[in-house]
Amino acid sequence: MSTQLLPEKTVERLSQYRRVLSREIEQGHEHIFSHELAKLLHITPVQVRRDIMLIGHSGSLRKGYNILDLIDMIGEIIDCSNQQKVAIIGIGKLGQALLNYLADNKTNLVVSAVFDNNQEIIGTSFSGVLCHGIEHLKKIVEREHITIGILTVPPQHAVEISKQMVEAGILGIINYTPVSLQLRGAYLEQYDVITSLEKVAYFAKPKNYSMLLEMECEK
Amino acid sequence: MSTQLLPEKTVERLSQYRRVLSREIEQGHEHIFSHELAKLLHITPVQVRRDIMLIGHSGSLRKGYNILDLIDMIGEIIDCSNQQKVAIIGIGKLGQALLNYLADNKTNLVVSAVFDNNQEIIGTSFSGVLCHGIEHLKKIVEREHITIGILTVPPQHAVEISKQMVEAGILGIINYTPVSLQLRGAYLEQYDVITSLEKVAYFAKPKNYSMLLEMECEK
DNA sequence: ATTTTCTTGTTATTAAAATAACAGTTAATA
DNA sequence: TATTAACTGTTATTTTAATAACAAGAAAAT
Ligand SMILES: NC(=O)c1ccc[n+]([C@@H]2O[C@H](COP(=O)([O-])OP(=O)(O)OC[C@H]3O[C@@H](n4cnc5c(N)ncnc54)[C@H](O)[C@@H]3O)[C@@H](O)[C@H]2O)c1
Ligand SMILES: NC(=O)c1ccc[n+]([C@@H]2O[C@H](COP(=O)([O-])OP(=O)(O)OC[C@H]3O[C@@H](n4cnc5c(N)ncnc54)[C@H](O)[C@@H]3O)[C@@H](O)[C@H]2O)c1
Repeated sequence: MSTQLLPEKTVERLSQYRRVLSREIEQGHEHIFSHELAKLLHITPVQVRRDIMLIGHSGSLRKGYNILDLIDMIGEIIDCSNQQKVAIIGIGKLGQALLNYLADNKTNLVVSAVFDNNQEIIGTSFSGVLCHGIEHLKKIVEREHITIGILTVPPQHAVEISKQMVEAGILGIINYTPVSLQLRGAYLEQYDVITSLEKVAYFAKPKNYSMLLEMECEK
Repeated sequence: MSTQLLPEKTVERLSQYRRVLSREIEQGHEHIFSHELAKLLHITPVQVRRDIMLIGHSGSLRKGYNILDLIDMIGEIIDCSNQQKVAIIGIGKLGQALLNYLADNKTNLVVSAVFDNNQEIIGTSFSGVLCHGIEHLKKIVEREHITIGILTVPPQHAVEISKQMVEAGILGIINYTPVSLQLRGAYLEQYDVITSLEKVAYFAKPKNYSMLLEMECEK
C-alpha cells in the first residue's frame, strides 16, 4: 500500500474500473488489456495504465491485467479490508431513492442504518434497513462503526445535522442538500442537481457546444 | 457576451453564486463584496473576483457588486434569455425525487415533460408535469423545444434511450445511470452515487484524511 | 487637500490533471 | 535464433484550475 494520496480523479476512475471489471468477470473473462478497459469507459488507454501504475499494480505484458487481482487491489485501496458502513440521514424521497439504488447494487459499502426525525417512519424499514430517530445518531454510529454518511435532510437542517454527524464520529460525508457546508473533522463531498443541470445548460447552448466541438477538432 | 468558453468550474460556481445571491436579495441586500459572497460558499474572494471578471462583469470599488445585475448577467450566460426546457426520461424513484426537487426550487430551467414506458403511469402527472409515452419523445421534444434531458431509466436501456434523446433534438444530457455513455451531438454529464461514495470512502479513511490535513497545514 | 483604507480587476505563479512520448519486455513469427 | 508486433510502465509535456501578488481607484478620514 502506497504512502502517497491518489489524485481525486484517479480514485473516481478506480471505482468505475471496478464496476465494469465485475461485469467482465461475470462474462468469464480473466484478463483485460488497457485499451479494452478504456473502451468500456470511453477514456484513453494511457489514462487507464497511468491510474493502475499509481496504485502500484502491474499487468503482464502480453495478457494484460488479471481482472480479479485488479478488483482486489482496488478494494483494498477504496474500501479497506473491513468494509465501511454507511448511514443515510433524512430518509425522504431522495434518501429512499439512493438507498434503494445502493441496496440493489452490491458494493463493499453497505448502508447499515438510516435516520430521520419523523415519528411516523422511525422504527420502520426501508429496503431492509431500519430507520432510527435522529437523536440516536451518535449511539448507533459508534455501536455499528459507521464511517460514511449521506446527508439528505431538508436544507434548513443541513448545517446542524452535519455537525452532529461529525460529532458522532462519521469521517466522510456526501452532502446532497443545496447548502454549502464547511466541516472540520470529516471529508466532505458536495453534489447538487441544479448546479449540474445549469452546467449542462451552458455547454449545451448551440454556440457553446459548437465551440467545444471545434476545440476537439483542433487536436 | 463573450466569444470564449468559460471554464467548467467557473460555470458551476456561477450557478452557486446565483443561488445564494437570490437569498441575499430576499433579505433586502443590494450589493455584496467578493469576500462576503466567498464566505457564503466557503471559497476564496479571489476566486469570486476572477470568475466575475471572466464573465465580463464589474463591481463598484467601494460598494462591491450589484446583486441584481450579477444575477441577470449569470442568467444570460447560463440560461439564455428564453429559459431552457428540461425533460426527465424514466420517472421512477430517482426521477420523481429529482423532479420534486426541481419543481420546489424555482430556477430558470423548467421541467416541462417527463417520459416513461410504463403504461400504468403514462398520462398521469408528477409534481404537475404530465408523463408521456417514450414513443412520443421526439414529437414532444420538438414541439416544446426541450433542450435538456435527465436520464433516469434502468441501466439496460440507457444506451438506446440516450441515442433517441439526441435523435429527438436534445442538446444536453445528464446521465444518472451507472452506464458510461458516449454521444455525438449532445453535451454529456455523468453522475453516479456509488463513485461519489467510494471517493468519500477513500479520502475519509483515517490515514488518508490525516494526510490531507497535513497537506493543508503546509500551506 | 492629502493621506489612508479598502476594494476591485488583472496578471503571474503554482498545483493538479490529462495527454503524449517513448523505453522496455514478452510472445509470436520468420 | 533473430525479428517483429503488441503490449505495459514511466517520464515529459501540455492543459486546466487554483492561488498569489499587486496595481489602481474610490470613498472615508485627517
Ligand atoms: N442535491 C441534489 O441533487 C438534491 C436533489 C434532490 C433533493 N435534494 C435535497 O436533498 C434533501 C432531501 O430532499 P428530499 O426531496 O428527499 O426531501 P424530503 O422532504 O422528501 O426528505 C427529507 C427527510 O428528512 C427528514 N428530516 C427532516 N428534518 C430532519 C432532521 N432534523 N433530522 C433527520 N431527518 C430529518 C424528513 O422527515 C424527511 O424524511 C433536501 O435538502 C433537498 O433540497 C438535493
Ligand atoms: N447515478 C445515481 O446516482 C443513481 C442513483 C440512483 C439510481 N440511479 C440509476 O437511475 C436509474 C433510475 O433509478 P430508479 O431507482 O429511479 O429506478 P426505477 O426502476 O424506480 O425507475 C426507472 C423508471 O424508468 C422507466 N423505464 C424503464 N424502461 C424505460 C424506457 N425504455 N423508456 C422510458 N422509461 C423507462 C420505468 O418504468 C421506471 O419508471 C437507474 O439506472 C439507476 O441505476 C442512479
